[in-house]
Amino acid sequence: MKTDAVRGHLDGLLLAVLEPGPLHGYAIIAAVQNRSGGVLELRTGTIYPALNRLERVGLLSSSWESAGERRRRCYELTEEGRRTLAGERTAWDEFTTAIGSVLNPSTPPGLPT
Amino acid sequence: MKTDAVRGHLDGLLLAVLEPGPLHGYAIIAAVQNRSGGVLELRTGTIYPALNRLERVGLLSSSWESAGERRRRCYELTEEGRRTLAGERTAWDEFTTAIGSVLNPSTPPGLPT
DNA sequence: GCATATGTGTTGGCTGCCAATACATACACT
DNA sequence: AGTGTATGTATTGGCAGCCAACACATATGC
Repeated sequence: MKTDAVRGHLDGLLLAVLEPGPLHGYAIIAAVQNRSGGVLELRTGTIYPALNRLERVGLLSSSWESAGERRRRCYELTEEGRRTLAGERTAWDEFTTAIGSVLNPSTPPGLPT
Repeated sequence: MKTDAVRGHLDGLLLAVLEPGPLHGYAIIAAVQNRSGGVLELRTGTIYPALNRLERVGLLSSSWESAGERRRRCYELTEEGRRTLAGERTAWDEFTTAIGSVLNPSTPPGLPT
């Protein structure tokens, strides 16, 4: 996977992995990697600024937690975040349909062969 | 469709619309727009530099044509370009699979409910 | 002691698409 | 003759946004 691959789709990825429940930054990286089959490897320089931005605009909320002696910042979806996630999924479908139909023009249904 | 949407996938789009036969720049814009259902509207500032680059690296070849008194620069795929197009399609599939599986995690087949 | 894993965070830079701009020819209409 | 619109090629500057590199801290194993 070429670098810069997630450009323009990062917000959707972050919101999506937080849908099942709150996660902290490090776990978010792991979750994206797992759910993508190991293909998507986000860096901290990618997600931390993004998480801050998403919280600032009200799509996420965060809280500090202590696991043993370790501090973690846990992010979770707000209601607004859930709505935005739905919109991101729609946008993704439109995007893939548009690019896909240029890249692989479908044979019009009903044509022979 | 948000601006900057095709970032990272432009080369594939250009190669794909040239697959059926040679086209000139203006027609390429129209072809992408048509095949995407009107969604993708590329600008000249987007495609001309890209076409030049693709020719420079040997994926396209170009020739001036005269339609009536008008001059047009027609681009066509090279053999290398066709091979690259196949690669772009594979990369596109991997990309959409990766992002898609994060955005919409599939219930693993065979699991009860 | 040193490496490795876990954990949060910042900064600079680069890639690459786009908006704006410029210019030319052809044709229709007034 | 002038104006508008469609067709056609091309360049330049800007900037959004992701990433590499870096910095720092705690815990555990060898």
